Amino acid sequence: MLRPAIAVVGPTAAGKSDLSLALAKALGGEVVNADSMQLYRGMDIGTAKLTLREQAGVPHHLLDIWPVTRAASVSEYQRLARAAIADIQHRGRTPILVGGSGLYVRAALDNLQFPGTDPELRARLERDLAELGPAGLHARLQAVDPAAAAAILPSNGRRIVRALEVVQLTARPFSATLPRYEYAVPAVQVGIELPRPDLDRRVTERVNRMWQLGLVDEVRKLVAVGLRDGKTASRALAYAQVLRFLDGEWTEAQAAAQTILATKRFARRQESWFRRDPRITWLRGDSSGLAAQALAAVRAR
RNA sequence: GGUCAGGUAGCUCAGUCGGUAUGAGCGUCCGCCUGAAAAGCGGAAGGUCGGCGGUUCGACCCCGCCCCUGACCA
Repeated sequence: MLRPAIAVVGPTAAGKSDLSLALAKALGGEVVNADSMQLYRGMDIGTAKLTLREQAGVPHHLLDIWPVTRAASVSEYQRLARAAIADIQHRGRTPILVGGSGLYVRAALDNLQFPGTDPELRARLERDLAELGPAGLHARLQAVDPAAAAAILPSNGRRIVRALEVVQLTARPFSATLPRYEYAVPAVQVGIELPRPDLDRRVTERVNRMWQLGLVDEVRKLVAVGLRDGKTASRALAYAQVLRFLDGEWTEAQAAAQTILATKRFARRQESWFRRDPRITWLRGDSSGLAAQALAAVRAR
């Protein structure tokens, strides 16, 4: 019988990686990355990716699989993550999904089905967006898919474009609300939480450490292999800010300060994303028995 | 000690020719999120307008004194 998957979720810098290693060792597990930016090759320091050494012999999957020039795709990730999870399970081991990208976690575990995409159609719609503005496109959406239009704010150009793309591609309405929380892949989710001030301190420390470890050099190397052309990677936290420093728009100190700010903001968004999921068992990240508590939560299932 | 500038939301600052502050950006809090998601979008809370007096029907805005900050002069 296959072992259910375990997921370790929560905001950035809360200690997900450490907990995942402890769980992997205790359960004979293998880690599957659910961090959208750690998918990218060469984005190491700025994503706080574990080094091979830090992985301590625990197999890790879905790290370094995409070049920075490639735009991310949740759908593609879903395929890969499910395959990795199934493979681990069939080898009699426990998959441990770890990451702070909420949509990616749900794509891996839940009943999400992504309608297709069409680069040309997308490009055309994006041109229209630039021309007409989000409100203009929203009016169009209103005509072809009133339900989606009602659920998507007229100011959110990005979602309007995707909704129109799906409607035109599939001739069916775009479901603009997330589906129920239903596992497609049986799983137990453990969330790590910390009081805001503590989390903020950890974020600050982490970002400062990134700079000490040579983040700026890492970004320079990635620029050489096309980081600026990467639709997703160039917008990653820390990377985007360092690029602005390299462009002379910000001083290095400003870039660091902005990275800290943006990362805190991101952590809030992660919290509000994961908070909604009633299936998550929340554990305090600063309790000494965190790993033991997590194991207990997992075994209770 | 003197002159000038300034003291308005947690921060940086608009503004009011006297009529209950449409305040802005950032921060904070909250929410949304189906192929870029470390992205994208929205909502809310927050001010006795430095203090005390005075003028006025009415003062954040005018007058006086005081306190604080900065620059300059001695």
